[in-house]
Amino acid sequence: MTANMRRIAHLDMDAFFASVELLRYPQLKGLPVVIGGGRRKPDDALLQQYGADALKHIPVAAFPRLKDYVGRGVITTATYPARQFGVGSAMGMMKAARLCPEAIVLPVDFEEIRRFSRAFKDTIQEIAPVMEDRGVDEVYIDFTEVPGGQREGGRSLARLIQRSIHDRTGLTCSIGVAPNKLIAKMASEFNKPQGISIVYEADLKTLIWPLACRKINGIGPKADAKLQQLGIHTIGELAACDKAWLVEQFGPATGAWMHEAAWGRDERPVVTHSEPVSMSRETTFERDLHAVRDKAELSALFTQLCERVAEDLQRKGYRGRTIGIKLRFDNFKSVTRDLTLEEATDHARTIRQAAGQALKRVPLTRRLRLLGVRVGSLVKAGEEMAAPEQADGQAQQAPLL
DNA sequence: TCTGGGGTCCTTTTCCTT
DNA sequence: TCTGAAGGAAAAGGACCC
Repeated sequence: MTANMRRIAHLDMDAFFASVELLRYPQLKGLPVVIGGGRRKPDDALLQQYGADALKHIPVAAFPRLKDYVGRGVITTATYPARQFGVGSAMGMMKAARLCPEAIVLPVDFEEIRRFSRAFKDTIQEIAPVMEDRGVDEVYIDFTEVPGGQREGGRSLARLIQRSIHDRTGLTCSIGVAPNKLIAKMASEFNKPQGISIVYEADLKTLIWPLACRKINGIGPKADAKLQQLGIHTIGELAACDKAWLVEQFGPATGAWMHEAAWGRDERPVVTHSEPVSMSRETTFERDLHAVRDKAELSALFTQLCERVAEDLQRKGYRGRTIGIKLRFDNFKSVTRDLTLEEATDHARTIRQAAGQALKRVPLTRRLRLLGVRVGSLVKAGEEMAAPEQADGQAQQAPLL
């Protein structure tokens, strides 16, 4: 009996947020719809007017249009018809409105999204238990030891999962199966929507090397721009680079990693459980606020953010020692300040006090567009006794001088 | 015309201590 | 008392992802 070939799948829900909305409003199928904005309550006016059962009979003309949208915000997802206009994720609402003024705008309904997210993940785990959560609409799955996971390189198991998710939720997804997470992630994009792509180690040169470097998960706009400038456009060109030279250009960690990635090498395991490192809350104001003139409003919002982080910590059972703030000014420049407490906390007042200290270290000359509060160095509540030992050791050494 | 919110991870800078 | 090297921890910034 030979050892199983390592087979890792990446599954990505197709236009997740928009698809969930289309289940509720089937009359919008085929129309350009964007999800985002998020400041409005989900369709309160429509619900009142037509009632929950009648949602699918709301006339298309009754839905709000992008051209009428006011306020700050970006688009979370766009349906495929909307994408034809060049509208896409992370695009500002104002820009999108110019590209496709007649697109229908719906706010995100997070509760509904989480419900569907749980449903599709439960479905997967009933079939293949080794699953890594990568956000609301994405997971990695280890097919290696799953019965049938080797058949057709993973295609038949991928088909089963696709069908099961569709039966349970009415939603479609795309799956890539490959020797590792890096390649699987790229493969899941090959045939969107509703695609299955199988990639073997031997396919590296034909299927992966012709792709743009930007397709590697971890090469973002900055790294890509630098690569372009160096005359490197495809993954194949990246693979042809000398590793030592890449290290010179990008530093030891990134340079070496890029070289490995270009050669399709990635040994990272599928991680089924992880502990959170930090929790934060932040908010962008409706209008930019002035530190002095809007002091009362700012202070109230600041306290609210601390309370919400404290609630999150308590609800999830964590405490943290590092308290941080984040400010974004009207020119979009951001700064952070943080400080570390003696003891981990989950109290709003303690957090507010520490965050207030941190805030004092920032000169507030410009107007603010965003304020955030973060708690890091988390420990499970009740397990935070380990930390003081180190602090003690340091403190005792100091007086020797 | 601008550009959300919640995260992780890495690099660089700064500070403290020996 | 000053100086410099070296190493660690904390702080700050930034890239990236969903």
